Amino acid sequence: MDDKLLKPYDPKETEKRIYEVWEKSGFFNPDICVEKGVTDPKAETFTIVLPPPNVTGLLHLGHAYEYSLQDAVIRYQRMCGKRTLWIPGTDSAAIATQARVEKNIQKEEGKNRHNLGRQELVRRVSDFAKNSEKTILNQIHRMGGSLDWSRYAYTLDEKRNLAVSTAFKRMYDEGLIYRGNRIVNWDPKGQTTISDDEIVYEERDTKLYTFKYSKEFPIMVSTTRPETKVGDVAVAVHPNDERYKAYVGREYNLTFCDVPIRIKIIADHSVEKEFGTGALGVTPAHSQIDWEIADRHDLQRPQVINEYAKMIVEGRLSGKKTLEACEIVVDWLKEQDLLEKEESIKQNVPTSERTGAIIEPLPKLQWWISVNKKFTIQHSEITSIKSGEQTSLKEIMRKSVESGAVNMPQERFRKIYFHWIDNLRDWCVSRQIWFGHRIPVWYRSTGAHGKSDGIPSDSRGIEIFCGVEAPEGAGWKQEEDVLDTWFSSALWTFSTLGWPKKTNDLVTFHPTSFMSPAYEILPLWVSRMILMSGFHLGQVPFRTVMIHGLVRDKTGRKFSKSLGNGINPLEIIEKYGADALRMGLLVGTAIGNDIKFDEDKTKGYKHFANKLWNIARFILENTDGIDYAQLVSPTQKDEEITKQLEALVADVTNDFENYRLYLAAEKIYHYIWHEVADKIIEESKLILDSKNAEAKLSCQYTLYNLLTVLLKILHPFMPFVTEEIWKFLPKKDSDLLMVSKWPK
RNA sequence: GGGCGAUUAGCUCAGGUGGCUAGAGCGCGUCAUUGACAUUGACGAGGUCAGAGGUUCGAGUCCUCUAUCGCCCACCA
Repeated sequence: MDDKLLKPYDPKETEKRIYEVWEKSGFFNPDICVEKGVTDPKAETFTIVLPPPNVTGLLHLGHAYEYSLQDAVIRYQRMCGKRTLWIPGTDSAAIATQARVEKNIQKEEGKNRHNLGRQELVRRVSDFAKNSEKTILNQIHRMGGSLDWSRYAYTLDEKRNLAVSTAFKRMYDEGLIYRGNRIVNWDPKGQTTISDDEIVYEERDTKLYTFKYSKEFPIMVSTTRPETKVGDVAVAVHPNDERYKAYVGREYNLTFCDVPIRIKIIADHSVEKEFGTGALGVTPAHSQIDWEIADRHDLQRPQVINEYAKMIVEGRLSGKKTLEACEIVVDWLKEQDLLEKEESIKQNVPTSERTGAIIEPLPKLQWWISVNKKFTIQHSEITSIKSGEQTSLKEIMRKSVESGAVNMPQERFRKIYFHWIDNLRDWCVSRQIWFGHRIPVWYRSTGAHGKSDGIPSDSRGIEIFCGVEAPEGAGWKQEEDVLDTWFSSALWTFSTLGWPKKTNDLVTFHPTSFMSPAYEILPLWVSRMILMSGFHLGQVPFRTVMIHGLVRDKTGRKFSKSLGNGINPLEIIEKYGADALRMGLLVGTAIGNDIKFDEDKTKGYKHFANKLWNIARFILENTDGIDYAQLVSPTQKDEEITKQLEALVADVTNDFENYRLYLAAEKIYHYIWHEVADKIIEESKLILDSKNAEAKLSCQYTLYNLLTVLLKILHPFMPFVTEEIWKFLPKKDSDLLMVSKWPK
């Protein structure tokens, strides 16, 4: 009997050491498993690609939960004999990381990014990212993640860069990526475009003004932003609105607050008769909906507000900030006796998630991915999409899930997914920041260098080149913008496997098997992986996706920096051990629901680790030196125990196959504590002390078998303590528990 | 405006295809204790499963409606 077993279990002393043993064994890498003969070379594969955490700081308990879940699945599959690969990685998170570093620099040095210049800023952000990466990787190690570190990937490393440029070029060549002047969400503080998903709406009190453009104008309109009205080109009414029918088609030239404008009265179905006056002042350049109306009616789109949220018109508004301009316009309306009504209303104001600035919709020349454009898919393995068929990116996203090619078992998330797809507009992928993948496009003006063959040019006489490498020849300038961080994230399941090269890994491990992201990023990420994988490989990115919930604090609040309620998983691991943390997060938390983190619960599982430790001590003490080669006929009672155990294994296996880990973990826990410890071991004491040699031997065999099986089925949840106990077993089917065979 | 989820013991939550005499952990009460385990054991109290209707031999579970709380999407000019 090892002395170590005589003391209480100490996770602190054990966990780091065990992790090193695992890493050294090489068994996190499926190739080595095959090489060393623990896995059949022809075995089925099972792949998970880690949702890469942002290198913006520390991991929190949400990550800990996500990784516990995935590690349990991976460990189970590995023990079942599959060729199991879990790929680690991190995400540069372009905008989030840059914003973070810019804020620090502003605070500490009082400088902004333009003071530093592009090169210096990118260097600073990269340094920060490197640092953060180190911390994060250490955290993942401590949680026990059985990831193949030899395949580690970072969204901004060389291989992923190649993947990004290649993906961009292929989509550009297919006409699915285009450059277009369209209305975008402009963040005047961050000086960049942001996506719809990066907007948060805040309810604020505001005023709704009802007015006429001029004395002779026949219709009143309402607005919360009078200053934008100098950009109006039309008034839209509902086609069936009897009040205004007579005016439709008329045009008026007038001067509004010193600005000459021309207003046409048009009929459009998007206007609600019941709202306000039933007439809508159309400002195409500064409102998404108005932009679309302008599309339908072929209207002008004069821009009146610039990137700094200042007015760019002549007269009294010239150069004024929008807020100031608003007051000036209202004063002018009053002066001219054009203001009919002024009422207080609540309004949802769009603000930037990162900077808090009010979003200014502006027309900008940006890069877009067309989600509706038809193209011919050369090669498709996706159910319900045939090779050579006409399809669109949106259709790929919809059909992949609809057909079950991507299995999304949770009905409620399927609904959310489809709803999102149906309302999807073209995806703006360019960002006016510096940290990230620079768009692989170069420009030069045709005037200076004449026309080159085969290179398209736009209407303003500028040649455009898109390619993985910079073009030959002089005078080319690369696009300043970088890509939306989700562009590279969307390639993640295959860029991590070496694409665009046709690597062995890509052929062997893609499509991946399982993905388990938080519901927050279902549209943001899951759908876009399906899009990219579908277009570039004709495959789905993963076979099953299980959406999980958020970990919240004890009172149900989200963890956030501003609330200061964040918990570093390492703190919890220090106190209770990684095994306990994993159980505390997994047990009894139905997948998809939010979790309130309870430290007491975790403490309970630290006790449980010790309980198991003591059970092992008892069994090993009482089975010391027995001959396992001997044939034993079990007593009826022991037969029953074995049967019960087999039933548990079958039950737990079934739960694993259906990703009901929270049930499996709880069942094992309950069985070990309240059956094995409280009943089986208590009752065995009499037999072990008795003179009945046969019954005693049967009991010893049964207890020993019980221990080995329980260690195995608990291992995916509590890998450290089980592996440590395994070390002390005299007879086992494998030196390391992590690659032992899952019991039947 | 549209959608989703939650509502089960004092607290935090499970409850796979309807079979439940409704469970767990923590907390609480009584007792035990040099025993593998003082990180322990035994026993116990505590619930009209949010409410109302319906389907069914049978409903915590399926359907309809209502209430309260939470979240998401859209953005109304």
